[in-house]
This record gives sequence, C-alpha cells and structure tokens, in this order.
Amino acid sequence: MRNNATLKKISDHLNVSISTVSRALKDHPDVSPDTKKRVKELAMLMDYEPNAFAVNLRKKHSNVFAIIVPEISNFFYHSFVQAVEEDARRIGYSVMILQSMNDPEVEEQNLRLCRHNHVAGIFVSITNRTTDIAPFKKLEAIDIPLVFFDKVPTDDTFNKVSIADYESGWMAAEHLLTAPAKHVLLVMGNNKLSITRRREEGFTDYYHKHQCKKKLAVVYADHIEEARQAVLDYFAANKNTPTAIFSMSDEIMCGVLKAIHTLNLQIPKDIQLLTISNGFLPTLFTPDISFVKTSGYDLGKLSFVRMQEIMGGKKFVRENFLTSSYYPGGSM
Amino acid sequence: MRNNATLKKISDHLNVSISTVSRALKDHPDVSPDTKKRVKELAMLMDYEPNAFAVNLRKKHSNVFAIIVPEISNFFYHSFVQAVEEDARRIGYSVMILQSMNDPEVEEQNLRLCRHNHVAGIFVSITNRTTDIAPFKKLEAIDIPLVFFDKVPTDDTFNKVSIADYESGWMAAEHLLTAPAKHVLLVMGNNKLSITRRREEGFTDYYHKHQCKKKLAVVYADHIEEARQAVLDYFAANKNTPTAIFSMSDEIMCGVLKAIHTLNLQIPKDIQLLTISNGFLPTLFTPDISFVKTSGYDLGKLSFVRMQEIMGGKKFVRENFLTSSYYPGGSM
DNA sequence: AACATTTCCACAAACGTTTGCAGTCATCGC
DNA sequence: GCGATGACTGCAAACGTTTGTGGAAATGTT
Repeated sequence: MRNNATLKKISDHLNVSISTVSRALKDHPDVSPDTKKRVKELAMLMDYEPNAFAVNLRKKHSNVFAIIVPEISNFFYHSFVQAVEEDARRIGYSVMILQSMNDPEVEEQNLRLCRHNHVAGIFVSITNRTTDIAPFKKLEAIDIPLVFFDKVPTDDTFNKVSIADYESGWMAAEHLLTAPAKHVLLVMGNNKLSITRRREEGFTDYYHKHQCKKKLAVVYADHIEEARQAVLDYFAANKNTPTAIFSMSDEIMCGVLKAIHTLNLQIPKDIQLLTISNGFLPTLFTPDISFVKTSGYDLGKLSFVRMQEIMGGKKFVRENFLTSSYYPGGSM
Repeated sequence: MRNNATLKKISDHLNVSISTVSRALKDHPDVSPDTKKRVKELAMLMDYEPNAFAVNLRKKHSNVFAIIVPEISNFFYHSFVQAVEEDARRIGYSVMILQSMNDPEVEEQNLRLCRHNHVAGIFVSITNRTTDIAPFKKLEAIDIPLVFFDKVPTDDTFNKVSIADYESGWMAAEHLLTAPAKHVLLVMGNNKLSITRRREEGFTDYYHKHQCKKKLAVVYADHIEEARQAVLDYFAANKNTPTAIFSMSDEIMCGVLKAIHTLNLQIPKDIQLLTISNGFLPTLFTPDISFVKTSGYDLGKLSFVRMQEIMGGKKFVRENFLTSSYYPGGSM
C-alpha cells in the first residue's frame, strides 16, 4: 500500500490543474481563497507530501547540509553538530552527518555523496592525511558552499572557521608553566595539521619569550594508542621525572591518562596535566583535568553564520577564529 | 562555472541519442563496443556524474541508509554506525546519521526527512520518550524498511535487534553480588524503556533466585546529571554505607562516577562498581571499571543482516538478541 | 459602451534519467 | 532475391514538481 498522494491525483479529484494545486499549497496569490481551502483540505486528507526528488530535480539543490568529520567519537564535534542542527532547523534545513574514519578515500566518497545529492552546503573537518584538495575544489565548481572548521587545510582559497589555536597554545603554556615540574612534555596530534602546528607554536613562543628554563620535549600522535605509547616511551627514557604535560586534545588526553594509569603515577603530585578540550571529558576524572576550553558549540554557530553569508552570495574568502578561555581543574 | 555534464550534452557531442549514452555507460549489451568506448571516454573527460535527483525520481528510492539515534555522544552508537557503514559501503550505499536529541518531535522530523528522501532503509534507536509509533507505521506503509536497535519500542509488529538485556542484567548481578558490600544500588535509565526493564529484571531475578541478603535499592535517571544527583541523594540517606553499584550504561556510569568523585569515595574500597558498556569508557579510569560488554559493532552487523533480509522481501517480523560477556576491571 | 485592469486558472516546458518499443540496416540461409 | 535473424540505435513516455506565459471571465474606469 504505497503512499501515492501526488499533485496530479489531487488535481484530478478536484478538477483543477496540477499547477493550481501546486500554487494553492504554497499560498500563491494567484489562486482564490476558496480553491486554496479545498486543495489544502484534500491534501491533508490524502496525506500529501511533496516528492523531494522531483522538487530537488527542479530546484537543482536539496535542503540538507552535510557535516563531514574524521570521527564522530569526539566530544568536540558533538556540540558543533548540535549548534549547526539548531540553526539549520530554524531555516527549515536538515543536517546529515558523515564520518570519514580518518581515511581520505572515505572522505572523498562522502564528498561525492554530497555532490550527487547537491547538498545545500558542507561543513568539513578534514582528515589527518588529507592532501588532495581537488575534490573540494570540485564542490565549489558546482556552487556547493564549503566551510572548513577545526581541522582545516592550509590552502587559503577556502573559507575556514577555527579555534584561535595559537592563542590557546599560548594560554596553555601560560598556565602549565607555573606547575612545579622541571620538565615539560607536549603531546601533540598529527604535526602536518595546521591546528597542531599553531597550538605548538603558541605554546613554544610563550615558552621562549619567557625564557622558561624547564626542559621541553614534544611528541606527536595520531590517535589514542599512539599517544599512550608516546608517553610510555617518554617515561621509559625519563624515569621518575616529575613532568608537566600539555595535551592538545581530548583524544590525546585519553591516551596520556591511560599511560599515566599504567605507570601508576599520581596527578597532580607526580604529573601535572593540562589539556585543550570541549569541557566534557575533563570533568569525568578525579581530579578534574584543567583545560583550555574550545567551544564546539560556538564554533558551530560561527560556522553557520559563515555558511549563510556564502549562500547569500558573499564570495570573499575568510578565516575566522574563535577565542578560548582557561578552566582550572585539579590536575595542576 | 557549473558542472553541467549531462547525458544530453554527451549525446550532442557524439551525435548519438541520450538513450544510447545512458545504456553505454552501464554496459548494456545493446550498444556496440565502439560507441561504448567513445561514450565512456567523453564522459570521463567531461567528468560526467549522473544526477542523483533524476535517478532517484525515476527509480523512486535513493541508496542511502539512515541511522537515527537519540544522541551521537554515545560510544555504543559509534561502533554501531561503523559496522553499518562498512556493510553499506560494500553494497554501494551510503549512510546518513541523524540525531533526535532525545526529543520525540525532532525524531519525527528526522523520520519525515527520511520519508521525503525515500531512504533505502532506516536503523533507529528510539527516544526515551517516544510513545507515538504512527510515524514509524507510516514508513512501512511506503515500503521503507525499518530496523529498530538497542532502544526498541514494545510494539511487536516491528523488526528489532537488541542486546540480550535480561541476560546482561543477570550476568551483571552474577558478578556484582560477589562484591563485599552489603548494600546494592541499581542506577538505571528511563524505566519506561524495555531495555531498562529487562536489564533490571535480569538483575533482580538473579538476586531473588539466589536469595541474596544484601539490601537492594533502585534509582532511575534519564541522563548524566540525574544519575549523579540520584547517587548523591542515595548517599545522603545512607552515609558511609559500602555499596556495590550497578550502572546500566556508559552515560549512567559517568553520572555515578561524578557523584563518587564529589563524595570523595574510593573504588573499590568504599564502592564497587560494575557497568554495562561498549568497552571504551571503562578503560579510561583508574581503576578500570568492570563491565559487561555489549558490542555496538556486532549489533550493527546483525542489524544490517536483518535490513538486507527485509529489503530482499522477507517480510516476517522478528526480534534478534545479541549475547554479551563479562570483562573484569579493577572496580570490584 | 468601449476599453483597461484584475482575478483566477490552465497549458506546457523544463529538470535528467531510465526503459519499452520500434525502427534501420546489414548479414545470412535458402 | 526474399524473408528472417541479429546488431545497433533512436523515439518517446514517464517519474513529480515548479513556473513563465497566456487566456477567459469578472470587475473597474471613462
């Protein structure tokens, strides 16, 4: 028993033309109040719903936004998604979430899906290993607006919205370097990403500018397990060294904590820890982990504003930054 | 500069008909090897991509699956999504993720989106407060296959795939009741959900069957903060009472842990804790939280099998269950 | 009464694809 | 040399919608 209510069927029942039905349903001034009423009633009765395929074919674009992220298992993205969904809903659009599994190939498949479905716009946080920007260029060629957020490519012909990474690294240093430990370990993500480089730069610039005498080490990790291993390796080489650790993300922090637990070290006695986070995970531990807050929600709101600007025709490329602030916990 | 490669344009360039181009591109035996070659080459050159709207309009359905979950911030769902994505990709389908934000109204909006886009199939884990199943019935009326997973409605005209909840509750009791504490606290989710009722039933059945003498209390919570408050309330009424706590999910566990941290209680000395989990979160803490494992990944695989059966025409309704197993940590 | 305007509606083209059907050749068997 | 077969290819309808255009009444203006 298929749902077959269509403009044609309604028009047949009412002895009016298809176009009249179409216009009646969208309150076009050309149709009389009386027919409007009749059409709407019958449409309601027949449970009419416009066929999105036909509408989109005609209009050449759909009204759903896509969000492409490396992995949805990231608290930062949850609030981002929520913010975008709120705003999208407000203007009658929907949001579909696609994850690239940190695989450029999957990412490209997702982009293809977006192209085929002529999505209204795409918010994308790129993969650690994304190097080919051609698929993104392709999107712009067919006028699908693109906003990069959080993990953005270095290419600067794109619209990007990101955390003020340099500043948050700087802020992290500002607080972490007050910790007693004489050693400092930076556990960073993939060092090809601008997000990583800028956070590290912010941190080390503060470090050098204040002529900090602590011994500084930096390690890079692509995911939890690598972060854990990196920290284990560090402590294998620096046994019993009180160290202040800077973790640049939730994911990294999880790895760091696993290592710390493995080594049975105490926070904040043996180790001081400060991370950059959206704020959820750090509060789950004892003591709370101190963090520099980066709001995925705010980033989502900002990204959406950019998206609407682009959709509205503002074509100039821009990069926006979002400031962050410090939330002291008990890990320092 | 729009990407306009279309069958018509290709046909114009090659002086053949649209239909020939269409058939050539899909290796229809009716068209000669020579024209096939020419068409394919030009199509490649022009970067032709079929217009999904037109294809779908013609075929009356798209090739994307939808997954609707209350919230994506749930580790259990991540692996579920991953499993489904893997299998979908394998048969050339895509997956879109929609979250209902635990709001039945948003859930219905998402269902509407699925209907309008004539999605190939829907995997849905319902909201805590979903009572109206009419929108789901509507989906079936237009032949969109539906598989409920994890949080499933009680109505048994639907296809459902879920954790063997009773069994996992039973298993949890089996292990938790060996803990030294004389008091047992069950922190459960929304008690209208069958998942909650069955897990609780499994637990209490074991409890009664073994004539357990420990003092049993049960509280319900809809989200993290409620869980935290419930535990705080419990300990306000039972000061310094060594208690073994059963948490029925990751989310609940987070709330429980927050309360435990607030009260400065020690695990496993003062409190023993056992949760049901997908396995990620429990390992982030020290000591590791013991858990009964429910595999989202396996559930995803199973759900997909069901989905394909339904799509293949097997119409009979069934409910599948997935067994779980115990992973000891250091929290007991 | 003649003409202009408004109100309401229908026609038809277009969006890009798929597919049943029919048509045009050339080749083959006899 | 005639019908039959087979290999290609094109025509046209259909999917359901939107929208520019034009036309027939009804109303208004002088």
